[in-house]
Amino acid sequence: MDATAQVQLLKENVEIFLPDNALEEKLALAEKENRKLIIKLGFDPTAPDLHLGHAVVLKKLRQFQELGHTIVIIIGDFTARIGDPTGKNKSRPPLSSEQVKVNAQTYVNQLSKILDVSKCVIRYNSEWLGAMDMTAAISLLSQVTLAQIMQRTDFNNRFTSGLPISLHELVYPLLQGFDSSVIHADIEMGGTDQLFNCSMGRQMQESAGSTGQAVVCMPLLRGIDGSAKMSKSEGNIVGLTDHPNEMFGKIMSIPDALLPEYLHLTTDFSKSEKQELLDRLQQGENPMNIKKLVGLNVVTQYHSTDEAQQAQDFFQNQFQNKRFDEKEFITVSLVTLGLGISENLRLIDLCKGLKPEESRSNLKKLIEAGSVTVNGLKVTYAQSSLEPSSFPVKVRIGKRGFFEVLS
RNA sequence: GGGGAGAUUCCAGAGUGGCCAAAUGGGACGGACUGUAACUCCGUUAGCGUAAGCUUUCGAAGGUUCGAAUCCUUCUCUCCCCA
Repeated sequence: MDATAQVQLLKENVEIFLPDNALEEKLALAEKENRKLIIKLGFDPTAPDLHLGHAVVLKKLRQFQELGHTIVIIIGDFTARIGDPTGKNKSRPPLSSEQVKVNAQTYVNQLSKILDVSKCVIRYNSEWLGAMDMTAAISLLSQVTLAQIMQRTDFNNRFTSGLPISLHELVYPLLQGFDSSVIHADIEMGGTDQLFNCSMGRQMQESAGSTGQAVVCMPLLRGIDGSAKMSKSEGNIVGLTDHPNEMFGKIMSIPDALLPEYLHLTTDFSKSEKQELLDRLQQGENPMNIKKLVGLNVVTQYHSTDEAQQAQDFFQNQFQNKRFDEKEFITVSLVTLGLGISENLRLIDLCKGLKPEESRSNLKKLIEAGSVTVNGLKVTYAQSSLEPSSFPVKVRIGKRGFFEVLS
């Protein structure tokens, strides 16, 4: 691939380059010094569940990796004790070192779905941050002013709206920046929400007398509910390890308005394929069709073509087909639910057995609201009893709970 | 260090002795409609009980009272102003 083609590929979907011609500059540098670039990606081991939002960044990293550049993953085990304040207004509980190890391992496993982990360098930042003494720490702190730190939107918002900001949170960007300095990063990747932290790294490197890293930020993928950002705490994620059926279903449930964004950021389609699908949307084709194609594509990336196809079939049968009998049910027996078959097994008790995580009060409300059907018929009285002779019985609870109960 | 304000159910935010499991809005969930989209409408939103009702909940711990989210004491945390 020639240089221009490389740049074009690497620029696709990127939202922010800092400085503007960062990429060209760094690539030229690599060429001149006859070496590959060091690309940094930081990871906070408090939240090891990767989702499609992370994948946007990881896919870009893969492109760099495929061009031979070195990916350095920083496991922020030290900084996890502080907690990245990005978008947060509450402090997080500290993690034990065992928990950090477990999380790091899960994280790396998930990374391998996208990156060739064997070619990545993995470093823990406690290695240098933990060893730092007070003199070095103070000297680090002296490199940045309060006004600079307060430029960060998040701190600014919290400050102006009277919310607490602890001092240790202010230090977080510096430590993350110091990481860049230690590993001599050429480029730091992240979502646009990491812009501040990443540019701090650039500054730290420069004040340490070396060349500052370039910052490459990918757009933030919005959550499946259409809210600003996909994040676990919002409960709007598509996890990379989600079951194919679930993954497909989640894609189908995104608002139509999000479809172009998902098409661009989450799929593997080529530029021309993407354009073709966008054209079809524009021409008024039912967005559902395009959404299915996106769903198929995404599930294929993280599972397989077959599983993606099966997921689509499942979806069509389970949710689009109106015939109750033809749906798939999870088979359970009364015995495994710990329920004996008796003269008067009440519906509420059966539901509690099937959905133990729901409270009885809540299940009762669901039944009364008409969300429970027995053999396809709504039953709205929680105390209804089920005759022993009526088993096996098919019970649906809410949109997604399909059970066939054997006696 | 001194002075002031505040902490309410998932979130925001009312409530200043009984009518408070706590207004209202948001979110979430469920129902109708549908393409598990959007829009719209309706319902639910502490737990347990078939029910009457009972239990726990308004930063924490004590106290006053027949009765406390509301009053008092101590404590914890936060914000603002002055130094």
